[in-house]
Amino acid sequence: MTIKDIAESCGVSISTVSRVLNDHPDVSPKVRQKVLETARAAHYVPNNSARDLVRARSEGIGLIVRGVGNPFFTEVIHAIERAIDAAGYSMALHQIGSDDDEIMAGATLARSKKLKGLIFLGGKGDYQSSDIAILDVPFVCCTYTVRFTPLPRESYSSVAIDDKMEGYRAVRMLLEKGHRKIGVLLNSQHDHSIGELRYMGYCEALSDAGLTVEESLVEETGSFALSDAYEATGRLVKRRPDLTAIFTISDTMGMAAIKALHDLGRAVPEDCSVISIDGMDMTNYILPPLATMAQPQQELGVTAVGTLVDMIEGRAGNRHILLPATPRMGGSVAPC
Amino acid sequence: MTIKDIAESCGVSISTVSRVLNDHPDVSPKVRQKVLETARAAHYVPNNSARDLVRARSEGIGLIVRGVGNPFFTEVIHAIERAIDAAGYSMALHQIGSDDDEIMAGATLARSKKLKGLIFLGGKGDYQSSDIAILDVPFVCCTYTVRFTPLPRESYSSVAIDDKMEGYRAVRMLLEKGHRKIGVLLNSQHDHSIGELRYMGYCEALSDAGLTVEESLVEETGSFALSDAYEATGRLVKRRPDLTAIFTISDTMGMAAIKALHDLGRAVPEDCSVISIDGMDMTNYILPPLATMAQPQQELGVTAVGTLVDMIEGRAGNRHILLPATPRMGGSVAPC
DNA sequence: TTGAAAGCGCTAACAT
DNA sequence: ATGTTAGCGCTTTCAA
Repeated sequence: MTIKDIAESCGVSISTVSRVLNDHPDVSPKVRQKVLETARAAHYVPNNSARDLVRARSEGIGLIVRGVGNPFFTEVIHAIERAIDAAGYSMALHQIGSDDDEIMAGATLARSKKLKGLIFLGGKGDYQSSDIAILDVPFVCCTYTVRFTPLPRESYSSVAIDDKMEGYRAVRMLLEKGHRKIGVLLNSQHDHSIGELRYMGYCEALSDAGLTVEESLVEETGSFALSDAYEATGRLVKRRPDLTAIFTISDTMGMAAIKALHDLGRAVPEDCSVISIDGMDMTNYILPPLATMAQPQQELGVTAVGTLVDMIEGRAGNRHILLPATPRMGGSVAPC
Repeated sequence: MTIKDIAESCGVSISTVSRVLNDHPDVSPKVRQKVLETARAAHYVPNNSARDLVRARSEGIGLIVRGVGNPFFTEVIHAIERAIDAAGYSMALHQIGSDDDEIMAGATLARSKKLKGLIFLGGKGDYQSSDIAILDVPFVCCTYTVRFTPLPRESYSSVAIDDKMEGYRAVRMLLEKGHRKIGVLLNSQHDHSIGELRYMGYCEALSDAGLTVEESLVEETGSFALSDAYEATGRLVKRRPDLTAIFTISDTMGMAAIKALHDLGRAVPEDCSVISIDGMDMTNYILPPLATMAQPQQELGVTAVGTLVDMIEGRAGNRHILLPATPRMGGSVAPC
């Protein structure tokens, strides 16, 4: 069923049908009514591919998210959606799998839907200049590992927290509570992910406090799965039963660590403190509530959209914005 | 940059370029090579709208998910994706907001991308026959509230747990532990959502045990937000300090309830038991671990895809499949 | 092995 | 107020 069928069935031209369906003026009420009725009765459904193909340019902004079900992003996505709406644009959300190439996905989406700009949420920005050359619309990387990219800073925008510094601050808080044997849980030391940056903060905080980073205090989980973090905590504690605190590079790992410590007979925070980075709402509801550096999820989204819209509307060029996290203390952290 | 530009730049026709880009045979190595190089150098990105418009029919299956960031769906989505791949199809994931019309979204997606079938994940199926008439491909509703739809059962397929029965079983477990004053936390009693079905199970379990459903033991949260469940628990306990157990219709509510009970000075499970339905992996890692009726997330996804593929390939018609949940006991439930 | 040509379904000038 | 027409970028016959 196409507009052509409806046109024939109504005895009008396809342009009239198109006008009705797009709420254009200059159609007589009678014809409008009839077309609408016919379309409904015939179960007409528009073909967006045809629409997108012919429309000059949309008012759309694409949001490329790596991986379904990273609960941390939920809030950011909502903020982005609201901000995009408020700015008078519409959002096209596109999820990609862990194997997919986000630049290619973004480029294809932008081209197919004639988008005005792109926001990349999450992921590692390990790209070359030649990779991003296929993007012909402005884009901003939100909560991206941007430190490791070989890209010139003026070739893209970014909005995120200062992962290294927040890692530093988190560990600093443990140090201030008197902890000296501080373990760290991270997905990987060398994957150029956000975890690596936060780990760098850990190292620097220890170093600034006159401590050396002991390899036996560092444990890799290999993933962000709760089960892997749980097991990694077990290995860590077994190897270093003397540790008094653990810094985990994400809230989910923090949760798993608390559970693992409990199962190993160590109360949190009495026997061992735990602190992380993220500030997911959920971790307010566990026992004890997780101490963490809370990312400004709303603001990250709003700022990403603001930055992008400024670029789209020619008010600004590429910018790199670092937003501060807010310490959420108590709960899983106690003095040594 | 279109294939036309590449064609001109290479001195060949657009059909040759199309052939190269689609890995068709019958193109001389030289031309193929040249086209590929030119395309790369010119940052050519295909326009999927144009592709979809002209292609006869894809091998795609659409997955319509209501709401980003329902963590429960993550596992199901992964299972669905794997199953779709295994069946030789490709998945087109489409997220919709809470206000959007999922039938319309599905119909548009199916039409625009010429999909072979659709899976609807989550949501309420409050539709009329006239609504689903616009869907011209087979579809299956996965983890849907299917009980309230006025649709004839032979007009659609579904795969889910038996929400009412699992609610019954959960409450039954509390009864068997000697609990008699059992509160219930649900989003709404009359929204025709899954919560209402599970609540019906609660009512029937009490009734079968010779108890009456006391209104003061029923508390609505109004949403699935943790904060709302937390506050609702506060109201419930304040009104009925004599209750010894709470049945929550979702794991997230169960989490919030445990935290609220703790903050109110009631230990779980010593002073009050909590049981829910869902079985999210996360709730294995809270303290105490949440007792729950665990949905078979993998199997739900696999079965949904299997059912749909059977329909697509003409091996079967519409079917309704109910999968059993698995009790996960201990943790937050103790004898009265 | 390659090219010309016919659309896919729709929107948007441009006519009338 | 309505119709005619020219594409949007691409795939796919059909010819050569």
